[in-house]
Amino acid sequence: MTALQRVAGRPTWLLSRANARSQALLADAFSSEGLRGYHFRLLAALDQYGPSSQAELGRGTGIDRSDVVAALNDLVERGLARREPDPVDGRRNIVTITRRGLSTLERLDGAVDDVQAAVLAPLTPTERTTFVRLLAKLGRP
Amino acid sequence: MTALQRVAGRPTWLLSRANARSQALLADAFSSEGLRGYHFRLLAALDQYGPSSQAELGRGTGIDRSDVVAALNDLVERGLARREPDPVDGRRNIVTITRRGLSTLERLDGAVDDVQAAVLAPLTPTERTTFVRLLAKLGRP
DNA sequence: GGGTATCGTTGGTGCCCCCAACGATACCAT
DNA sequence: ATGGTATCGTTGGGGGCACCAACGATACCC
Repeated sequence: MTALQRVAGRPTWLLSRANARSQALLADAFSSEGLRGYHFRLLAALDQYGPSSQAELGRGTGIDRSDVVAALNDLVERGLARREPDPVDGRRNIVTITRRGLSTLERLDGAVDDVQAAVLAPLTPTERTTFVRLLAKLGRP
Repeated sequence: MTALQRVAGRPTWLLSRANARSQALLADAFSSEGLRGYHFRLLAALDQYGPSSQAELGRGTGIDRSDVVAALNDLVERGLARREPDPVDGRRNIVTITRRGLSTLERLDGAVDDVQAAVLAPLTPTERTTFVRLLAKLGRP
């Protein structure tokens, strides 16, 4: 049975296949800590921006406010982040990464690095540079 | 607010962004016929392979058998495909694309072509060739 | 014939993304 | 000061793609 001619070679299909592989490897890496992509992004944002409101986290990570709530519930439950009411703004919470969250983030960081290497493994070093450069031009229409 | 350093520039992230854009454009194209990616793949398989069993369609498209059932229900309901019991094998159905299905597929074909162009638009012609060549090396580890 | 494999189907899960609405609170202009 | 507007956290819902387990029914092979 031949491959689907209308689909197989098209850029959009290749993109979805490559991304599927990439996402599978990432999911593996995150699941080693019992987490998912949203959690990693939130921890990264908390580390980079410092204590933030949930709305800020949503904007900083591109995750919808409502999904931030759920993912944050997990992080707090696991002791990777703290959530406190903002004393000067009754609408906001102040979310802070904990020591455990920080060390988890650092472990994931290494794993995520490994995934980058694994994803690009089929390419030569030169090709990798070229590929990433071109790829970067695509996401932002 | 700066971009997420731990995420923004990484190949896996660029890949997911580019793919998200690609999938959004595809979804737009398919929704013009009230369909989704699964429907297009199934119609393409029915056209290319001729009348097939659902299991064959699943293998030919990479769609899980259970998901084939659901998507096929839609296609049959819309008159784009026919589903009949196989007279020589009581386990199987024989699925056939209809005339309407064929013309829908041809319309979608053009729309999907346009999407390819739109996705690659940020690249020069030379870059497009290079990009697709490298991309093709990634999906198959 | 009896064990094994395949088929269609049902039902469920997970991840990512998106949207609408709500009460509560803050902000700003009059 | 007060009223209108905007933001915040939260709840609840949906969609698309992908995957898995189980089932009864049927076919196949030794």
